[in-house]
Amino acid sequence: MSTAKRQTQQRTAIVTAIEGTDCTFTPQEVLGHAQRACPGLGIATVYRSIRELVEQGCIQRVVVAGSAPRYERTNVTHHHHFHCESCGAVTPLEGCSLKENYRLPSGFRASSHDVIFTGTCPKCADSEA
Amino acid sequence: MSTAKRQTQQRTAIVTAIEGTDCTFTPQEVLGHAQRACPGLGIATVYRSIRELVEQGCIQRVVVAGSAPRYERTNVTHHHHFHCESCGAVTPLEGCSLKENYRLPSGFRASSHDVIFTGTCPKCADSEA
DNA sequence: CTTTGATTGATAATCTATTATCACTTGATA
DNA sequence: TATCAAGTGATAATAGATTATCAATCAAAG
Repeated sequence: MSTAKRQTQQRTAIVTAIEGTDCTFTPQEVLGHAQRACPGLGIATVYRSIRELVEQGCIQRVVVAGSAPRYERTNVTHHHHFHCESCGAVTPLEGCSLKENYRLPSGFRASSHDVIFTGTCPKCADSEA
Repeated sequence: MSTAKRQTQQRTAIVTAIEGTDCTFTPQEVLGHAQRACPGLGIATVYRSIRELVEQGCIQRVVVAGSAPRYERTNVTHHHHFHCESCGAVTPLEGCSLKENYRLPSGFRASSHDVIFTGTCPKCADSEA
Protein backbone atom coordinates (compact mmCIF):
# COMPACT_ATOMS: atom_id res chain seq x y z
CA MET A 1 0.00 0.00 0.00
CA SER A 2 1.81 3.12 -1.18
CA THR A 3 0.38 6.59 -1.26
CA ALA A 4 2.50 8.62 -3.65
CA LYS A 5 5.86 9.44 -5.05
CA ARG A 6 8.01 10.20 -2.06
CA GLN A 7 8.28 7.92 0.87
CA THR A 8 8.03 10.05 3.96
CA GLN A 9 7.91 9.19 7.62
CA GLN A 10 4.43 10.62 7.76
CA ARG A 11 3.00 8.49 4.98
CA THR A 12 4.65 5.40 6.30
CA ALA A 13 3.23 6.01 9.76
CA ILE A 14 -0.24 6.68 8.39
CA VAL A 15 -0.33 3.60 6.18
CA THR A 16 1.01 1.46 9.00
CA ALA A 17 -1.65 2.81 11.32
CA ILE A 18 -4.38 2.06 8.82
CA GLU A 19 -3.09 -1.43 8.18
CA GLY A 20 -3.14 -1.99 11.91
CA THR A 21 -6.85 -1.28 12.28
CA ASP A 22 -9.11 -4.29 12.49
CA CYS A 23 -12.08 -2.56 10.92
CA THR A 24 -13.20 0.99 10.33
CA PHE A 25 -11.38 4.11 11.40
CA THR A 26 -11.75 7.87 11.48
CA PRO A 27 -9.08 10.38 10.44
CA GLN A 28 -8.69 11.31 14.09
CA GLU A 29 -8.04 7.72 15.10
CA VAL A 30 -5.42 7.39 12.40
CA LEU A 31 -3.81 10.58 13.65
CA GLY A 32 -3.65 9.20 17.16
CA HIS A 33 -2.04 5.93 16.15
CA ALA A 34 0.33 7.37 13.59
CA GLN A 35 1.60 10.01 15.99
CA ARG A 36 3.25 7.29 18.04
CA ALA A 37 5.64 6.65 15.18
CA CYS A 38 5.65 10.22 13.95
CA PRO A 39 5.12 12.65 16.83
CA GLY A 40 4.73 15.95 14.99
CA LEU A 41 2.20 14.57 12.53
CA GLY A 42 -0.61 16.98 11.67
CA ILE A 43 -4.23 16.26 10.87
CA ALA A 44 -3.94 17.91 7.46
CA THR A 45 -1.44 15.30 6.37
CA VAL A 46 -3.73 12.54 7.55
CA TYR A 47 -6.55 13.93 5.43
CA ARG A 48 -4.20 14.27 2.48
CA SER A 49 -3.11 10.66 2.72
CA ILE A 50 -6.64 9.40 3.22
CA ARG A 51 -7.73 11.22 0.10
CA GLU A 52 -4.89 9.67 -1.87
CA LEU A 53 -5.71 6.21 -0.59
CA VAL A 54 -9.35 6.63 -1.49
CA GLU A 55 -8.38 7.74 -5.00
CA GLN A 56 -6.16 4.70 -5.29
CA GLY A 57 -8.99 2.49 -4.16
CA CYS A 58 -7.07 1.20 -1.14
CA ILE A 59 -9.67 2.45 1.30
CA GLN A 60 -13.27 3.59 1.03
CA ARG A 61 -15.70 5.62 3.00
CA VAL A 62 -18.29 3.73 4.99
CA VAL A 63 -21.23 5.09 6.88
CA VAL A 64 -22.04 3.88 10.33
CA ALA A 65 -24.96 5.36 12.22
CA GLY A 66 -24.66 8.86 13.51
CA SER A 67 -20.95 8.67 14.19
CA ALA A 68 -18.29 10.66 12.40
CA PRO A 69 -17.47 9.54 8.86
CA ARG A 70 -15.37 6.40 8.79
CA TYR A 71 -13.09 4.69 6.33
CA GLU A 72 -12.20 1.07 5.80
CA ARG A 73 -9.60 -0.87 3.84
CA THR A 74 -10.92 -2.39 0.66
CA ASN A 75 -8.67 -5.45 0.87
CA VAL A 76 -10.70 -7.13 3.55
CA THR A 77 -13.19 -9.92 3.11
CA HIS A 78 -16.85 -9.10 2.92
CA HIS A 79 -18.29 -8.44 6.36
CA HIS A 80 -20.71 -6.23 8.23
CA HIS A 81 -20.67 -4.03 11.26
CA PHE A 82 -21.97 -3.74 14.77
CA HIS A 83 -22.32 -0.26 16.20
CA CYS A 84 -22.47 -0.04 19.98
CA GLU A 85 -24.75 2.77 21.09
CA SER A 86 -23.09 2.79 24.48
CA CYS A 87 -19.39 3.14 23.69
CA GLY A 88 -19.60 4.04 20.02
CA ALA A 89 -17.30 1.23 18.95
CA VAL A 90 -17.73 -0.25 15.51
CA THR A 91 -16.94 -3.95 15.41
CA PRO A 92 -16.62 -6.12 12.30
CA LEU A 93 -18.94 -9.11 11.99
CA GLU A 94 -17.60 -11.96 9.90
CA GLY A 95 -19.51 -13.24 6.93
CA CYS A 96 -22.70 -11.99 5.37
CA SER A 97 -26.06 -12.11 7.10
CA LEU A 98 -28.15 -11.57 3.97
CA LYS A 99 -30.37 -14.32 2.61
CA GLU A 100 -28.47 -16.17 -0.09
CA ASN A 101 -31.47 -16.06 -2.37
CA TYR A 102 -32.47 -12.49 -1.75
CA ARG A 103 -33.30 -10.59 -4.91
CA LEU A 104 -33.93 -6.90 -5.30
CA PRO A 105 -37.13 -5.77 -7.01
CA SER A 106 -36.77 -5.78 -10.77
CA GLY A 107 -34.85 -2.86 -12.18
CA PHE A 108 -32.61 -2.28 -9.21
CA ARG A 109 -28.95 -3.08 -9.65
CA ALA A 110 -26.88 -3.11 -6.49
CA SER A 111 -23.13 -2.79 -6.63
CA SER A 112 -22.75 -3.28 -2.90
CA HIS A 113 -24.66 -3.54 0.32
CA ASP A 114 -24.12 -2.79 3.97
CA VAL A 115 -25.65 -4.28 7.05
CA ILE A 116 -25.36 -2.44 10.32
CA PHE A 117 -26.56 -3.84 13.61
CA THR A 118 -27.07 -1.36 16.41
CA GLY A 119 -27.18 -2.23 20.08
CA THR A 120 -24.85 -3.09 22.93
CA CYS A 121 -21.46 -4.75 22.52
CA PRO A 122 -20.22 -7.49 24.88
CA LYS A 123 -17.96 -5.13 26.76
CA CYS A 124 -20.73 -2.66 27.53
CA ALA A 125 -23.27 -5.42 28.25
CA ASP A 126 -20.89 -6.71 30.93
CA SER A 127 -20.30 -3.36 32.56
CA GLU A 128 -24.04 -2.74 32.69
CA ALA A 129 -24.70 -5.98 34.50
CA MET B 1 -49.40 12.89 15.07
CA SER B 2 -49.22 16.14 17.03
CA THR B 3 -46.11 18.05 17.83
CA ALA B 4 -46.92 20.37 20.70
CA LYS B 5 -49.38 22.55 22.46
CA ARG B 6 -50.62 24.98 19.86
CA GLN B 7 -51.90 23.90 16.56
CA THR B 8 -50.33 26.16 13.96
CA GLN B 9 -50.45 26.20 10.20
CA GLN B 10 -46.74 25.52 10.16
CA ARG B 11 -46.86 22.40 12.29
CA THR B 12 -49.84 21.08 10.42
CA ALA B 13 -48.10 21.60 7.10
CA ILE B 14 -44.90 19.97 8.34
CA VAL B 15 -46.63 16.93 9.79
CA THR B 16 -48.72 16.54 6.67
CA ALA B 17 -45.61 16.74 4.51
CA ILE B 18 -43.88 14.08 6.61
CA GLU B 19 -46.90 11.80 6.53
CA GLY B 20 -46.91 12.16 2.76
CA THR B 21 -43.39 10.84 2.32
CA ASP B 22 -43.10 7.21 1.26
CA CYS B 23 -39.77 6.67 2.96
CA THR B 24 -36.94 8.80 4.28
CA PHE B 25 -36.73 12.56 4.07
CA THR B 26 -34.40 15.42 4.82
CA PRO B 27 -35.34 18.67 6.57
CA GLN B 28 -34.92 20.46 3.26
CA GLU B 29 -37.33 18.12 1.51
CA VAL B 30 -39.90 18.66 4.24
CA LEU B 31 -39.46 22.39 3.86
CA GLY B 32 -40.09 22.16 0.14
CA HIS B 33 -43.27 20.13 0.49
CA ALA B 34 -44.66 22.00 3.46
CA GLN B 35 -44.15 25.37 1.81
CA ARG B 36 -46.86 24.53 -0.70
CA ALA B 37 -49.40 24.64 2.11
CA CYS B 38 -47.57 27.25 4.12
CA PRO B 39 -45.62 29.60 1.83
CA GLY B 40 -43.66 31.64 4.35
CA LEU B 41 -42.43 28.61 6.25
CA GLY B 42 -38.83 28.87 7.44
CA ILE B 43 -36.24 26.14 7.80
CA ALA B 44 -35.81 26.86 11.51
CA THR B 45 -39.39 25.85 12.15
CA VAL B 46 -38.87 22.63 10.23
CA TYR B 47 -35.89 21.78 12.40
CA ARG B 48 -37.87 22.65 15.51
CA SER B 49 -40.73 20.37 14.54
CA ILE B 50 -38.40 17.57 13.53
CA ARG B 51 -36.70 17.74 16.90
CA GLU B 52 -40.05 17.59 18.67
CA LEU B 53 -41.16 14.62 16.60
CA VAL B 54 -37.92 12.78 17.31
CA GLU B 55 -38.37 13.41 21.04
CA GLN B 56 -41.90 12.08 20.78
CA GLY B 57 -40.63 9.01 18.98
CA CYS B 58 -42.74 9.68 15.89
CA ILE B 59 -39.71 9.83 13.61
CA GLN B 60 -36.11 8.76 13.89
CA ARG B 61 -32.84 9.56 12.28
CA VAL B 62 -31.54 7.10 9.75
CA VAL B 63 -28.22 7.06 8.01
CA VAL B 64 -27.95 6.41 4.34
CA ALA B 65 -24.57 6.47 2.61
CA GLY B 66 -22.86 9.78 2.17
CA SER B 67 -26.04 11.77 1.74
CA ALA B 68 -27.34 14.39 4.11
CA PRO B 69 -28.85 13.11 7.35
CA ARG B 70 -32.31 11.68 6.85
CA TYR B 71 -35.31 10.96 9.01
CA GLU B 72 -38.04 8.40 8.77
CA ARG B 73 -41.39 7.78 10.39
CA THR B 74 -41.32 5.10 13.05
CA ASN B 75 -44.84 3.89 12.34
CA VAL B 76 -43.89 2.05 9.18
CA THR B 77 -43.35 -1.67 8.78
CA HIS B 78 -39.82 -3.01 8.90
CA HIS B 79 -38.03 -2.48 5.62
CA HIS B 80 -34.68 -1.56 4.14
CA HIS B 81 -33.32 0.95 1.69
CA PHE B 82 -31.84 1.29 -1.72
CA HIS B 83 -29.58 4.24 -2.34
CA CYS B 84 -29.07 5.23 -5.97
CA GLU B 85 -25.57 6.51 -6.57
CA SER B 86 -26.71 8.22 -9.72
CA CYS B 87 -29.67 10.31 -8.64
CA GLY B 88 -29.26 10.08 -4.86
CA ALA B 89 -32.79 8.80 -4.33
CA VAL B 90 -33.47 6.59 -1.35
CA THR B 91 -36.14 3.98 -2.05
CA PRO B 92 -37.79 1.69 0.49
CA LEU B 93 -37.47 -2.06 -0.07
CA GLU B 94 -40.27 -4.12 1.40
CA GLY B 95 -39.55 -6.87 3.86
CA CYS B 96 -36.31 -7.94 5.45
CA SER B 97 -33.44 -9.43 3.51
CA LEU B 98 -31.61 -10.86 6.52
CA LYS B 99 -31.31 -14.59 7.07
CA GLU B 100 -34.11 -15.67 9.39
CA ASN B 101 -31.70 -17.75 11.43
CA TYR B 102 -28.88 -15.25 11.58
CA ARG B 103 -27.38 -14.90 15.04
CA LEU B 104 -24.88 -12.33 16.20
CA PRO B 105 -21.70 -13.52 17.91
CA SER B 106 -22.26 -14.19 21.57
CA GLY B 107 -22.41 -11.14 23.76
CA PHE B 108 -23.76 -8.76 21.15
CA ARG B 109 -27.30 -7.55 21.64
CA ALA B 110 -28.84 -5.73 18.71
CA SER B 111 -31.84 -3.48 19.18
CA SER B 112 -32.14 -2.83 15.47
CA HIS B 113 -30.46 -3.32 12.16
CA ASP B 114 -30.25 -1.59 8.83
CA VAL B 115 -29.56 -2.90 5.38
CA ILE B 116 -28.60 -0.49 2.65
CA PHE B 117 -28.12 -1.52 -0.95
CA THR B 118 -26.16 0.85 -3.13
CA GLY B 119 -26.29 0.93 -6.90
CA THR B 120 -28.51 2.14 -9.70
CA CYS B 121 -32.27 2.52 -9.44
CA PRO B 122 -34.63 1.52 -12.28
CA LYS B 123 -35.12 5.10 -13.41
CA CYS B 124 -31.41 5.76 -13.76
CA ALA B 125 -30.73 2.35 -15.28
CA ASP B 126 -33.23 3.20 -18.00
CA SER B 127 -31.81 6.59 -18.79
CA GLU B 128 -28.33 5.12 -19.04
CA ALA B 129 -29.41 2.51 -21.54
C1' DC C 1 -62.21 41.71 21.52
C1' DT C 2 -58.06 41.77 24.57
C1' DT C 3 -54.47 39.57 26.60
C1' DT C 4 -50.39 36.81 26.74
C1' DG C 5 -47.16 33.52 26.27
C1' DA C 6 -46.15 30.07 22.69
C1' DT C 7 -44.58 30.13 18.07
C1' DT C 8 -42.41 31.86 14.12
C1' DG C 9 -39.04 33.81 10.43
C1' DA C 10 -34.81 35.82 9.45
C1' DT C 11 -30.44 35.46 10.37
C1' DA C 12 -26.38 35.27 13.19
C1' DA C 13 -23.91 31.88 15.56
C1' DT C 14 -22.14 27.39 16.33
C1' DC C 15 -20.19 23.06 15.44
C1' DT C 16 -17.72 19.61 13.03
C1' DA C 17 -15.43 17.84 9.14
C1' DT C 18 -12.57 18.91 5.54
C1' DT C 19 -9.73 21.77 2.41
C1' DA C 20 -6.69 25.69 1.11
C1' DT C 21 -2.76 28.48 2.04
C1' DC C 22 1.94 29.29 2.60
C1' DA C 23 6.42 29.39 4.51
C1' DC C 24 9.43 25.88 5.94
C1' DT C 25 11.35 21.11 5.59
C1' DT C 26 13.09 17.13 3.37
C1' DG C 27 13.45 12.99 0.10
C1' DA C 28 15.44 11.83 -4.14
C1' DT C 29 18.40 12.76 -7.77
C1' DA C 30 22.49 14.63 -10.04
C1' DT D 1 26.72 17.28 -0.96
C1' DA D 2 23.76 20.79 -3.42
C1' DT D 3 19.44 21.37 -5.52
C1' DC D 4 14.54 21.81 -5.76
C1' DA D 5 9.99 20.44 -6.13
C1' DA D 6 7.14 17.37 -3.33
C1' DG D 7 5.62 17.12 1.17
C1' DT D 8 4.48 18.96 5.69
C1' DG D 9 2.43 21.55 9.86
C1' DA D 10 -0.07 25.30 11.61
C1' DT D 11 -3.92 27.50 10.93
C1' DA D 12 -7.22 30.18 8.33
C1' DA D 13 -10.97 29.28 5.43
C1' DT D 14 -14.80 26.76 3.76
C1' DA D 15 -18.94 24.08 3.72
C1' DG D 16 -23.05 22.09 5.43
C1' DA D 17 -26.15 20.99 9.10
C1' DT D 18 -28.20 22.54 13.09
C1' DT D 19 -29.16 25.76 16.95
C1' DA D 20 -29.70 30.28 19.31
C1' DT D 21 -31.47 34.88 19.28
C1' DC D 22 -35.01 38.14 19.26
C1' DA D 23 -38.54 41.08 17.70
C1' DA D 24 -42.92 40.33 15.58
C1' DT D 25 -46.96 37.36 15.11
C1' DC D 26 -50.78 34.62 16.45
C1' DA D 27 -53.59 30.69 18.78
C1' DA D 28 -56.16 30.02 22.71
C1' DA D 29 -58.42 31.43 26.83
C1' DG D 30 -61.17 34.75 29.27
